[in-house]
Amino acid sequence: MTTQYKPTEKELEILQVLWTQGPATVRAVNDRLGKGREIGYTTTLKLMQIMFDKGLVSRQKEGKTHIYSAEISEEKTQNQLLDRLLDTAFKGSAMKLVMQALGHKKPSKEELEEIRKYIDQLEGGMK
Amino acid sequence: MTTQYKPTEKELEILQVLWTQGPATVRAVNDRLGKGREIGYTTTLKLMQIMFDKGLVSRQKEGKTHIYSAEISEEKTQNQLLDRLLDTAFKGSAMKLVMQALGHKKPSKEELEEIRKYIDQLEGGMK
DNA sequence: AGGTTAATACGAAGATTTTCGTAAATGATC
DNA sequence: GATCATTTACGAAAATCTTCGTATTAACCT
Repeated sequence: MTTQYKPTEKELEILQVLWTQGPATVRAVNDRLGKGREIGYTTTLKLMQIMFDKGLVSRQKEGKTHIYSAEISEEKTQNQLLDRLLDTAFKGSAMKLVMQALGHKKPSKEELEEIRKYIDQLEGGMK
Repeated sequence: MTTQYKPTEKELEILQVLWTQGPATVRAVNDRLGKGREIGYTTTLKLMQIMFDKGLVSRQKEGKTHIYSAEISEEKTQNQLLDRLLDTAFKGSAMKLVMQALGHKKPSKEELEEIRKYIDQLEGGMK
């Protein structure tokens, strides 16, 4: 397992778009990003070029434009950021993090039920 | 609820020390930080001065030194970072985050039990 | 009081991340 | 093939974060 690169804030935003939309052009990504605050086209372009150099995304020429695809998986990245948050802010206590997430975000009864099932499953596999 | 300031990486490390040790001098914090890699005293000093300017910590003169205390609570900060992670990486799905944390970090049976109890409690309060 | 030691204040360099302007390249259109 | 619109490439400024060197200040000790 290679030591994975840690995306910056903006890089993560771009990855989000690519994960949800699938492969996309710079133009498409930029449009999607600009929902909150406007951001220059060349800014997004530059970011995506850097991400390409870093191997975070791949790209494929289509006519005169490039189609970019995420090269790191959403789940892996989530896990990595989770680990990071755990280390830096929760002193490694996954339980504390889970409890705070549950308490703070108020999941629905159905969601709680699903989590309960998941816990059952985890316990089942450990006795 | 005030829009809370987002601590940087190093600031968070310093807050960690203050949260676990309680109020401390720059020297003490720096010693504690230097467990992994050495870091210059004046570096830590500068960071803590900046944090003071930002209101992240308070300080009190004791002889010729300053005693610094965390001014933002550990729990609030954790929650804020959690929210942030949720938004930026988990698209707001607290459940997904919880499930990944549980699956990935392999809590003990006792911890799972505790979480289960907590879920019971949450469900109890919502019917 | 003078000298020593340790802390603070200040400024600035270095590193990283984010932003964008300008120029060059590439297709599309007439 | 000249023009136009859009994209890419490149470089560099702006912003933020991290680091530390140097000077100043403050207590302490003979």
